[in-house]
Amino acid sequence: MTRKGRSQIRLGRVELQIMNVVWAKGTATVHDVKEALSQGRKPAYSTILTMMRKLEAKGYLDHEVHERTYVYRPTISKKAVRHSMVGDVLDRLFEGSPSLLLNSLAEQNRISEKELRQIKKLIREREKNE
Amino acid sequence: MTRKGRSQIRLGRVELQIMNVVWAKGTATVHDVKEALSQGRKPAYSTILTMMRKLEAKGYLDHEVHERTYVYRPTISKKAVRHSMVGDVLDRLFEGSPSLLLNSLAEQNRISEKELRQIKKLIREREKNE
DNA sequence: ACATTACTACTACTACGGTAATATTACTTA
DNA sequence: TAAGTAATATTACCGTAGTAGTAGTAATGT
Repeated sequence: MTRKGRSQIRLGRVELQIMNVVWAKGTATVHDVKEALSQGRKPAYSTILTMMRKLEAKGYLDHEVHERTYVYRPTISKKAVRHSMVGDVLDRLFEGSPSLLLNSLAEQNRISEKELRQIKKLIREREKNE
Repeated sequence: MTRKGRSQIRLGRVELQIMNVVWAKGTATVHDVKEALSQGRKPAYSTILTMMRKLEAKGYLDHEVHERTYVYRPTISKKAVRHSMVGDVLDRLFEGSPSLLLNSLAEQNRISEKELRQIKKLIREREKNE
C-alpha cells in the first residue's frame, strides 16, 4: 500500500525546535522558548516571537493572554508531526520500507542495547494483538 | 550518545525527487529526469535544468558532456543522504530513540508482514555479530 | 512624574527552493 | 543555406524560513 496525499506538515529547523519546547512544557511563553533554546545559536527574542506568530498563523500554535503575556499552546500533537515527517522520509528515501530505514539506523550505530530490547518488545506486542 | 554536528545534507522536495531519479539510473540527462517525473505536477524542462545545475553547484551532482548533452552523475550516495536525513528526524522528533520511531510507523500501519520478517531478520543478524 | 522593565507590534531584509519564460547555440535536414 | 530542432544559458520572479532592529505600550519602582 503506497501512501499518497500525506498530511504535509512542513516545519523548518527552528520552527521544530520551538514546537519541541512547547510540546515539552505543555504551554510556553516567548521567554520560555528563549530560555530553552539557550544552547547553540540563540535566536533573538524578536526572532522567536516572529516565528511563534507565524506558527500560530499556520495553525500549529494558539495563545491566551495572561497578565499581558502571551501563553502559547500547541494545536497539533507531536504524534501527528512525527507521523507526517517520518512517513515522508520513509516514502521519499526508503521506498516505504521500514526495515531499510531501520537498517540505516543500525549502520550508524544509532541502536543501543536498550533500544534493541524496546524494539523486540514492540514486535512481541504487535504479534500478540493479531 | 547524542549526535551533534550532523553532516547536514539538506535537500528540498523536488531536489530529492531529482536525486532519486539519478541514483536509480546511475546517470541521467535533464530529459531522463523529466521523463521520470511524469506523474504528479510535472516541472518544466527549464525548471529541472535549473535545479540540476543548483544541485551540481552544491556538489551533489556532477556532469560530463556527451554529444552536447549533459549527462549527470551523483557525487553523494543515497546511503549518505539516508543516514543524514533519518538521523535528523531521529534526533529532532524522536529524542534519538529508534524504537519510538518504529512505533510511529507501527501506529500508521506502515509495517507489513513482510517488513516485519525483514526487521526480525535484521535483529537476528545484529545479535549474531557481537 | 519619570525612568526602567518587560512585553508585543511593526517592518524589513536575506537565503534559498521552486518555477519557468525566453534567449542562445549548434547540429540536422530539406 | 535556411529552417527546424534539441539542447543549454540567462534571467527573473514568488513563497517562506529565518533573522532581527526598532517602535510602541503598559506596569512598576523610585
